[in-house]
Amino acid sequence: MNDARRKFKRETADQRKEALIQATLSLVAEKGVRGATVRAIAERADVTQGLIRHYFSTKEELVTAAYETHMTEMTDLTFTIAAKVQGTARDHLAALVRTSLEPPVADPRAVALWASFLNKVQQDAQMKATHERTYADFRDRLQDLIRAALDEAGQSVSDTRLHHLATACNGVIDGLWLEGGALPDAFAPGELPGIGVESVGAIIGLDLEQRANQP
Amino acid sequence: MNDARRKFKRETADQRKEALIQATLSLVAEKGVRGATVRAIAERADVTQGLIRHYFSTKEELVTAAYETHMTEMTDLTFTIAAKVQGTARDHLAALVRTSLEPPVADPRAVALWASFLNKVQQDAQMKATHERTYADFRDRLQDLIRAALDEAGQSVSDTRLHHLATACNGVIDGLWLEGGALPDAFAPGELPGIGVESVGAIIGLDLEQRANQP
DNA sequence: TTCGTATTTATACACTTGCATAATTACGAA
DNA sequence: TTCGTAATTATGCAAGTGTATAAATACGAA
Repeated sequence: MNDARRKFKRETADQRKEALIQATLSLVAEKGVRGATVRAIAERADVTQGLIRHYFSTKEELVTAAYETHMTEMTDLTFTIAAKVQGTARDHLAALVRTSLEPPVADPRAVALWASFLNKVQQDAQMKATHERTYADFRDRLQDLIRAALDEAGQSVSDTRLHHLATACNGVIDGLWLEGGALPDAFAPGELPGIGVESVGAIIGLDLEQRANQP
Repeated sequence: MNDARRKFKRETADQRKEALIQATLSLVAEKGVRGATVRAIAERADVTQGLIRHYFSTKEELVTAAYETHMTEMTDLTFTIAAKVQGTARDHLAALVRTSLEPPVADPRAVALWASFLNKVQQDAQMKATHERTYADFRDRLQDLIRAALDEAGQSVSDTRLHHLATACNGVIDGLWLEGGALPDAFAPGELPGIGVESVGAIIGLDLEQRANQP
């Protein structure tokens, strides 16, 4: 008769929230937002479903928090990796493009998440704001790198032209990122970053593929 | 007391199936596959839910049929529009790129559908096959146009190189298509086709933006 | 060690979901 | 016109959904 009650451990609020968010992200990537049910999330986080209510007053709130976490992590990851590269401005630009199109940034799971969230992003104001913020962040950074690389090559361009170049390069990078994550088998290893560097270089009129000297 | 039974009209099987499929697609675009419930689909098609069972033995079957219809329509649409252009091989290539990145092909709804279906496409064998077939169709066609344009310009390339160029251009086009549909406000009208033509031209080494003479 | 309380589990509820089945009705064939 | 039957509606059901609330327990403070 002793239907032993489940044992549990008390965690800090941050740890539990993080665990619930990660469980949510993995389920959203697999089955979409509606497929990530409260019960499934609780199970994956190894917790009973009532606990979710204790940390997030609603499923909507959990999903929004998960999206925010994911987007921030992605942006940070990209910039962190790319920032490690030493060299000329041209090298920096090439590195950002490469980083954006290689694992762990370019990754089927990340694209699956992007796709799963798209509906909600288009309808929920808060998620839309998060999306636009991270998008603008990336694009401004890219624009700065393009300007620096062109300066370095002795080329000056108007602000209008620079804006156009950044939009074009950003579109190509994001597009290839999506494409690579959606069809990982359509490209040979390393092919996607190569296409990205080639395309971005062609658009702005610099050869990004030739590396500067490195010791 | 006379809870008048709902009046109805008998339609042909094809008409009803088509109506149900269109209702399904519009709901999937808005709310994802799980959000497109049998009851919501029936309501949008102005029919009671039991009827769906009469034409499709399961919701899965309806969703699969809807996906197939959508993908086929998209491919046909793209090729049909692009094929109307007269001119040189270079013009044909430019037209395909432009068509792919303009309405009605490039369109937020189409991208929303793509995103909503992504999960299922990756998991369901039949949908995966449909996806790969339409993808390969487009890419082969693109490759032929690239070869013709290069021939015309007196340039010959190896098969390996041609394959790489087609992959790169296809990635850029699909990527920009996704990007444009996901962020319709990020680009000025006509900007996206311009970026596409510019990028594809840069990748293959031809200026696609200069039109051949047209009467 | 005891005790208080925030954390966690357990249970329940109202509603939605896909699917099944019985009851009606429109419409072509005779 | 009548009549048969396929098309359509109406109703029901078991499983799954998000959320609410009460009961139990781990663990730091005293």
